Amino acid sequence: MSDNDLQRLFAALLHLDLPKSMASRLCALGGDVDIKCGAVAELDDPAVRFIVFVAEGVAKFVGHLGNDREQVVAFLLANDLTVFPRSDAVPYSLHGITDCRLFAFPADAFIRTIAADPDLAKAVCEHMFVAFDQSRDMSVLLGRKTAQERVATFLTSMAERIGKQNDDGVSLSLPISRREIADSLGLTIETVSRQFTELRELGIIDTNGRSDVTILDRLRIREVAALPC
Amino acid sequence: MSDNDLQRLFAALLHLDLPKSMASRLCALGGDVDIKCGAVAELDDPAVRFIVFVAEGVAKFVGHLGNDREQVVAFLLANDLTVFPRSDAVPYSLHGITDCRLFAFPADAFIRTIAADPDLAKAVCEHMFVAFDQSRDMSVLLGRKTAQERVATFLTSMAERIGKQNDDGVSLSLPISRREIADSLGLTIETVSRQFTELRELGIIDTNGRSDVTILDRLRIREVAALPC
DNA sequence: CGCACTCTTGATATTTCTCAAAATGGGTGG
DNA sequence: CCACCCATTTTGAGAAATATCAAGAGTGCG
Repeated sequence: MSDNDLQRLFAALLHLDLPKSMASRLCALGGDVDIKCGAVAELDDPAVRFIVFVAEGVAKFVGHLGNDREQVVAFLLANDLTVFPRSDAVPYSLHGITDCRLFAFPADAFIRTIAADPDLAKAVCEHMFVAFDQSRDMSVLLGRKTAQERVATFLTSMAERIGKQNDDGVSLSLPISRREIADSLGLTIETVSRQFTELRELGIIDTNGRSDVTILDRLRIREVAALPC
Repeated sequence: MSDNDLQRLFAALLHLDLPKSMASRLCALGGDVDIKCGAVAELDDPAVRFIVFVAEGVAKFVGHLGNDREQVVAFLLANDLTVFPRSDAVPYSLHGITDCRLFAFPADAFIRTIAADPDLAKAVCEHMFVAFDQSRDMSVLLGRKTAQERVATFLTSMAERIGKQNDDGVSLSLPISRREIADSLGLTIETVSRQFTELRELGIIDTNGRSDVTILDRLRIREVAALPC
């Protein structure tokens, strides 16, 4: 990883000019992590928490319960910043959904380093707070929403992240499979599939092939998702 | 809030001596929040994220979905530090479970201020990361665990936080009701109650009155909770 | 000591899961 | 460019888990 790479990344992620000196100090800490599609990332030290930046591609954090029970706790898209979970209760791993390029900094050293620049510290924390809030929203979804609400919420949130406005509505090309959707929503693939079908029959979405979805009715999908309108 | 109060709080929470100058700068930002048992906290500005410290008592963050659907996303006990959630997707509120005393700092200004002291920044971030990890663990619980696993996980985690070792095992006096437990585990009070009964019949716990629980078999409750042993 | 509220227990309803099979999509090679 | 093939997705029927509704029991406070 070069200082320039990092400066470009931070500019894209945080809308912030990283001073040269800070860039090189961070580079000294940082680890490039390249993950191939379908592979598991090997973070150097599983006992250390990492701050993860996504430069390219799509990845996921997965918690494991045994008996093939998996829960996706976050999808990471390009220009995301988040914290890789560390817990004595659940083992987590980081998987590439597509080939992807990440930067992982040991949290302790990273925080210590960026503290020298309050603007940078604020921008990084802001992103961590957003990720934290998403996790709380996920708890509400998983604890209290119905299958239909979960799928509608998922589509709404993906539309906000990667959707493109066009004539019919908002179109998105899902980079993730039904299994991964199910694993993130606490459902089975069959239930996810049935909910896609139902949303299509209700005229709220349209689908094309496995991954293309168009949200035809932005208001109604929010309603069905139990989101504030 | 006096500088001394804050210094005492930070010593207890973060095991860290807060310099006088930092204490008074933080005091200038900070808001005492006193919540009566059963009341809802009025945080000044609902559009601002807050860093919350618990000095005394027990509180909860609740996410609201309408139709009386509520999800408790965190219980706050004395000496906890966490981030009050802000989200466009779910409205959250902060409730006193007992009378309690909190300090709430606007996150932006707080981060900016503590950045001046890298040790302090690291300690605060460490606590935020722990809270974040708990939220991720909660997603795994809510997404993939059975009712029995959820209740066993809840009891294990409360035992770690407020349990007292004695001859029979680990005893705890739950400061929270079955309804609140249910609201945090994504279950109904009836299901929670049935799981308490079953754990008692299995000889894993003993109960006394509404709130006293003794964990008789630490290993077996972790097994039943699907926690690593 | 009694009353209000919480908790527990039981019977039934509903949702989602599981298991099984058919359909579809998208990539490959002829 | 088309046909084939494998993996993914969809659909269906039945099973399991938890929710709901309804009583009854207990706790602890005034």
